[in-house]
Amino acid sequence: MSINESAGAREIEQSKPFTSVGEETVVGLMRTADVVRRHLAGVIETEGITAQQYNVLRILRGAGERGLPTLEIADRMIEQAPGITRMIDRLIAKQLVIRERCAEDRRVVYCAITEEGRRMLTRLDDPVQQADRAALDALTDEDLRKLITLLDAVRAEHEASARHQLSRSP
Amino acid sequence: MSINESAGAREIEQSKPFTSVGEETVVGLMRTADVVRRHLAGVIETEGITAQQYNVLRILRGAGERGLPTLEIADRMIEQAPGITRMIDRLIAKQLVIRERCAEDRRVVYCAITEEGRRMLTRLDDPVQQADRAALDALTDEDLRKLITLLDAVRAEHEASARHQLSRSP
DNA sequence: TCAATATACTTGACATATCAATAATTTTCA
DNA sequence: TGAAAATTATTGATATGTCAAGTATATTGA
Repeated sequence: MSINESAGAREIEQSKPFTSVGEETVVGLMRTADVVRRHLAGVIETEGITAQQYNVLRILRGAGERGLPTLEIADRMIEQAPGITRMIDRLIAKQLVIRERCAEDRRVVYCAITEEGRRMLTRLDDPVQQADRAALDALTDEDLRKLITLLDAVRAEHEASARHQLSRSP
Repeated sequence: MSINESAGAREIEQSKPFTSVGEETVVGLMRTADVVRRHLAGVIETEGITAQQYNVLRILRGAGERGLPTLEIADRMIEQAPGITRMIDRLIAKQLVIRERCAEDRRVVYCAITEEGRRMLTRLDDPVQQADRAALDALTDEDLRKLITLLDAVRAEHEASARHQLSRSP
C-alpha cells in the first residue's frame, strides 16, 4: 500500500518529494511492513494456512491446555472479536483448533490448539524463524536493536495519546 | 496482528521471551505499522472514505490530467489488480474518480480523480499531515531519519533477494 | 428478587486482499 | 496474414477486518 503519490515501484524515478519527514517515515513503515508480511505469508502458506491463522495458532500454543477465551485472542491480535470468531471457525474446519464453552461462565468460549495444530506449528518453526532472519539480513544486530527501540517508541507514544483521549472523555 | 504468542496487550506482563531478535523486530514492525495505520484511518474516515481509497486518490492526484491505467495504480499500491478494479468501482460510485477507456489501446482503462475528489483530498491534507507528525511525536528528527534508513535497508534487502530468486528461475 | 446493565460472543453487511479463470485487445512471428 | 502468445483488465471465490445489531448469560442494585 502507499499513502503518497510519489510512492511505488517508481519511487526512485519520481520527482515529487515527500511533504514531510513524518510522512516519509509513515510511508516507509507501511511499505516495509507490507513487504515483510508478504514474505512471511509465503512461507506460512506452504502449510495451507494463512498468516493470520498462523498467528492465532501461535497465540494458542503459548496458552495453557485449556486455551483462551475468544476475546482474549482478539485482544492479543489487536483485532475486533468478529474476525476472530470467523477465523476460529475456519481453524476448526481444518481441525487445528477446538472450541469449548466454559462451564463456570457459559458466555465464555475457550479455544484451544489441537495436536494436529501443534504439529503444523512445529513444521513451520524453522522456516518462519529463517524468514524472520532473512527479512532483516541487511541489518546488524545493533541496527536491529535500534529499530526495535524506535518502533517501540512510536507505539508507546501512541498508547500514551490513546490513554490521554480516554481520560478526557470517560 | 501478532505473530508471537507473547505479543498483545499483555506484552509486558508475559514471561515468554522472543525466540530471536529477528522475530522481535518483525513483530514490532507489524504491530507498529498496524497502530499507525489505524490512527491514520481514523482521520481519513471522517471524510467517508477508507484509507485505501484515500491512497488511490493521492496517487491519482499526483498523476496528470489523464490519470493512470488501472494496473499502474495497482503497481504503486503494491497490490493485485482485482482489488484496484473494485476499489475504483466504489470511488466512481462516490464520484471521486472517473474511468475512461484508452482510444489508442483499448485494453487500457485510465482512471482519473475528479474535482470533487481533489477537494476532498485538500480537506484532508492538513489533518493527515498532522496525524503523520503526531504518530511519530516521540521521535526526534534524527531518530526519524535513522528509522527511515533502517526501514529502507530492510526493503532494499528484500527487493534484492526477490531479484535473486527471479534470476534463478526465469 | 427481578428488572436494568454489563459481558462475551455471534451474525450480518460491507471494504479489501489474493488467487484462478475469463474477456477483450494487441503483438509477434512463422 | 493469421493463429498463438502476451497484455490489461474484470469477475468469481475465499479470507480477513470493521461496524452495528442481536443473543445468551451474569451481575447489580433498588
